[in-house]
Amino acid sequence: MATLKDVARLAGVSVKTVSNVVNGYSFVKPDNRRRVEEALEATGYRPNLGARNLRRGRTGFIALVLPELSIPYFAELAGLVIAAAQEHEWNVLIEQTFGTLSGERSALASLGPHLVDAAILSPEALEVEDFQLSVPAVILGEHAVDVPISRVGIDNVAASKAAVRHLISLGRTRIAAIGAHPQRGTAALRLEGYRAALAEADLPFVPSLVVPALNYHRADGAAAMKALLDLREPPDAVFCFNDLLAIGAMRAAAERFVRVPSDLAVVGFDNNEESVYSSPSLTSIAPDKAAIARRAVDLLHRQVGSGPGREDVETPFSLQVRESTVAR
Amino acid sequence: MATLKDVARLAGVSVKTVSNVVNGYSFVKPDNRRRVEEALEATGYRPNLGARNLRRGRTGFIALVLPELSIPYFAELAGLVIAAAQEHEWNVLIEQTFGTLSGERSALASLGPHLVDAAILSPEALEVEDFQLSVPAVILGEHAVDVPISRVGIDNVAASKAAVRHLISLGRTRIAAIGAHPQRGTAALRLEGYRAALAEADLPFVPSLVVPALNYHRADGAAAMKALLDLREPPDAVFCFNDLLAIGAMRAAAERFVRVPSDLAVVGFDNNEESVYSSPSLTSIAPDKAAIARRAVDLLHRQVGSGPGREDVETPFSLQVRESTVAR
DNA sequence: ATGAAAGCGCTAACAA
DNA sequence: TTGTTAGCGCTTTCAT
Repeated sequence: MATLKDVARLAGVSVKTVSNVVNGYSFVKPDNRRRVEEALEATGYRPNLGARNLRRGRTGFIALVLPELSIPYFAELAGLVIAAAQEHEWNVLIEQTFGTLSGERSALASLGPHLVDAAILSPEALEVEDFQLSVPAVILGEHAVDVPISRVGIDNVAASKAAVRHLISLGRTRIAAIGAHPQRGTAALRLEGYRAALAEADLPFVPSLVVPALNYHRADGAAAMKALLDLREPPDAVFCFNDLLAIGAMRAAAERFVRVPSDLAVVGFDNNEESVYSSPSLTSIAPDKAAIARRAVDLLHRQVGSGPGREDVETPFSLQVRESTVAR
Repeated sequence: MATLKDVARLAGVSVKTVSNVVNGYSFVKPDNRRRVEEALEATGYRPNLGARNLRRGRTGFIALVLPELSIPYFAELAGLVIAAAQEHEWNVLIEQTFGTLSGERSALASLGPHLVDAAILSPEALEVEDFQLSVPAVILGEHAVDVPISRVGIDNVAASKAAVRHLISLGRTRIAAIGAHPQRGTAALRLEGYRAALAEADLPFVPSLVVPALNYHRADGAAAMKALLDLREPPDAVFCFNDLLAIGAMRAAAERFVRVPSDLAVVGFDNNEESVYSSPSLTSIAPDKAAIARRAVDLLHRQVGSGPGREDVETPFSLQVRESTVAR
């Protein structure tokens, strides 16, 4: 692999001149510039990023810390973050935590300033004392504990309220919720929105209709739904805290011959691509994922260099109404 | 951030000794070791990976080049590759190509030996002359053109044959195929398996029952299925070259009130998690993705240092029979 | 406008 | 066993 020195020797100039050309600096004598460019071409020179970054004191990477890529929401988000990072010449390093405290801690621990310039976090279990980051960071979605770190995401309370209001507008009165979780900040907020919408419509809050979920996978949604259907008075609607839970819930309903939406209306959260093609298709809260990714990366880019500084960005969402609440 | 020198000064030893301790080399006098370890602890020293790798001539990264993370198969695979890479102290850099030739070319171009130690590729459009890689690489799945690069994947012909044989064993005789593609190597092989299974059962090969798909998204499967249902003699079964196409096909069938599996049996390929929870659940070829990820990473690890060398690894697969072919 | 040389933090010869 | 030192490839003063 050709180095700057090789190119310099071939062009008959100093490394400085070559470096100037490569980086588009200052004025290089046209004659030298031409010679250098020819040498660059001839050697197929490619800068050694490691060396450059060592010198510049930056790494050229940002970390994206998330539970798992096999969860569609995070996979879609990761794709968008990679695209957004590219615009700032950043490469993205993905770390999976599997939503465990130890996984999240070890991901954070590996985030030395030597490895990444900044980090995007989707924590689920971290505690306040864990947030001693050595690089600028931004949290996606809310977190249970209040930490002095920037945040990008939608208004979870408002979004959940919109989802439940929609169910109420359909005339449903026994509306269940799946996905309560003691640790997760977003779960608490979504529950809050759920309760607010019920209160607003003078519907009673029935604790037995709120089912917790330790994980937010399809299997958890199915299990929760089965429990709800076993109730003496089963719900006529259910608000699931993510689409995966909703997909699982619909599956469980189908297995019990409960019809969606006539017997049971279902709303999800995340608007996964999968939900557009399920049968029935799933009504869901659709956060603007592209906006989340772009704003998070931009925010980080601004923060690198200018020090920490907390900033909260609210991104838009919409309610996508589909067959799981309104038959076609 | 503390450097080796800082630690050395604090411990009253040379950087070499500290380096030795950090890297677990040779014998360090117990007394010194203790002092160094205390200093390490006190300073919170973390090695600068960039500098270390610059010196060692490696980068600590491998690239994973794939079409897009929003495709569940690649998202699941990426998660497994990240996990496997961790065992070799590799970080994974994901590059999305969106399946285009230009996207794949620019991804390869950015793969200087300075950036990554090796690469895992899932190419779809690359041509033979593009494979002038400067680092060890392995291709996941087959590729249309024959290149001297290692390969890890299942036997696509055998897998497709198994899928179609299953449909034949159900008594289906007009079996369609969705996903033919002029460029993709895997598409050609899956088509080959499809034809072989038909021939084996003395079923005619009907060209109009083979529908191409430019992309392998759900929408493409739906469009293809609609075309098939418009045929004068529609199929009684369909083999889709991936699960996404199959999900789209089932959706299109449902919209036309065609019942799965009674009117139409459907088989997919990839065994996405999504397919277990769809209604009806989807019969699918299940490649052992964890094995693919692990073998690919291991192979690369062996190849780094020992030079190129081509090696083909065949990983196992199975057929998961579900409701889309056998009603419960 | 260009060259010489220092140095980013680390590892590895080579000495001691 | 430990210290000294060169150098990985690059950028950047500081001269010229």
